[in-house]
Amino acid sequence: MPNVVTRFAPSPTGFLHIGGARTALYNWLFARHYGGEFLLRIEDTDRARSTDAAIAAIVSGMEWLGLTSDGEVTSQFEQAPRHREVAEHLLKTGKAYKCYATAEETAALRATARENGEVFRGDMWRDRQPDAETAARAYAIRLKMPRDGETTIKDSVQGSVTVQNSTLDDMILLRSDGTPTYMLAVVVDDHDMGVTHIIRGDDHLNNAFRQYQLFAAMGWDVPEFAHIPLIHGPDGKKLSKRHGALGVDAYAEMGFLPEAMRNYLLRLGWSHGDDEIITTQQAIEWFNLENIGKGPARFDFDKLDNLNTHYMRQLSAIQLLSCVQNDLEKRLGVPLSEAEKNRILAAMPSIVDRAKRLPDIVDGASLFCNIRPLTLTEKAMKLLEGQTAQIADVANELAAITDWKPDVVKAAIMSFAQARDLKIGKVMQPIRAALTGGAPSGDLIELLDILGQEEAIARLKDQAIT
RNA sequence: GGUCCCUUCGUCUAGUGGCCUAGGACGCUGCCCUUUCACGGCGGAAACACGGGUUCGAGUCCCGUAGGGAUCACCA
Repeated sequence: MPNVVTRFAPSPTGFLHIGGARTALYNWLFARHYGGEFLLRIEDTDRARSTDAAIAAIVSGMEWLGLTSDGEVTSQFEQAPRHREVAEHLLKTGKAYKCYATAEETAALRATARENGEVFRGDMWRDRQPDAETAARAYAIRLKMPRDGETTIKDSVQGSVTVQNSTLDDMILLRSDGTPTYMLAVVVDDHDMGVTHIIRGDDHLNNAFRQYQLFAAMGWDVPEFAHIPLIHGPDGKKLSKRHGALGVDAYAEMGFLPEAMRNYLLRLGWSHGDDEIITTQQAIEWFNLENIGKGPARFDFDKLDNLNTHYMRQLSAIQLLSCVQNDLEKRLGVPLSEAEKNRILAAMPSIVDRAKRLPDIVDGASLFCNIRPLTLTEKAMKLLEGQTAQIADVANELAAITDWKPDVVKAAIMSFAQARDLKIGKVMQPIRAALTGGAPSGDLIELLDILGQEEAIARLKDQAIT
């Protein structure tokens, strides 16, 4: 396939939501697969609703996901003169015409058309000449849609879809204030930017027919379309702001790794046989439009969590620490000491083993910081009930150790239990409770070892006193 | 309401007329491992929306029904 060009064209009216992120990912993957270009165009023709904050959120969201665009980020608004030029050209060649209808007039006609179950085509000025008075009024420019025949678009996802031309309206190209509409702008920009494949949300499928006719009116090649189904919420309802639609930044904050998000989004609505864990390299190699599902898919946090645990375990202790260091220090209120860092690094394998999201790692790592006195969970309190004397004895026993090594510590605890004829669990559980306060943790001997003699005994004594 | 699209376990999906007694993954669940919590290992329950065709044979093709979705702006 020769020079593939794809684009992601969000309107900057809010954050980069999950559906947009997936659309961007698919465009990016498709372009990378063919060694083509992936462009980012901001559709900011609606001046009232577009904000710089939204643009920044979109760009940073894509950055987080690792979806780098080629070339400059373009603004659709800045192309307005060119859009106008195309509208004027269409007017000159008779492919478009001036419409003098007022907003009220149009709305009324639309309402009655719908009441009667008829198609509203907005064509009240299609074959009418204005008198001198109306000719002086502001006018919009509408495309003269073909009335006969049908339009078929060959969609890579939806297949071949046909619509009767009689159901297409004479859409407005240029508003009466002279600004271009989205319908005009997308088509002109996609053509000017050399876009070969338009991969976008299903919600644009109906627009595709109208845009097709605009391409045709200009005599331009029509790009290939691929309309991907929308993502729904866990309840099957459309993902809207009321329904818990979140920006990708929110997922970052929840502690998901971008690679997990990418893998999840990729598999949500696309498949490659039974493959679940797919590296970005493989994704680029395997991605195609044919294997995109046609039905809307539901968002599922459990599966995202599962992928996230997988990708977290792929990271080294050092990488994981750097992922959580900021949050951890924020919680502690002080920077991490070298000793604390080393303890966390040593404990990381067992910390990541019981973590689903980054905050779980913060929890696990904080155990290895100087956080005395610990606050106990209810369960830990129960385990320590009436054990203060025993804990004190254990603390003394351990304090006597001169060579703090796992084997030695273990032997000390074993003999402590034996001497008192206690089951090993009866000794270890209270110790664990005193050391962790009840937080999930791994092997107890390892915990003692990493904590170090001083800190471990201090924590035990904290519980022995009360 | 008009137009268009979709329909396999709870969820994401494999499946392109015989390999399907429908496979995988997440979740759920039983057992094992075990000093907590996890991890891990081995099992289990769980789906072709419904009704008609076509065919020797249908999850796979056709029609209808039901359900879901998208869209119908001088928004994008």
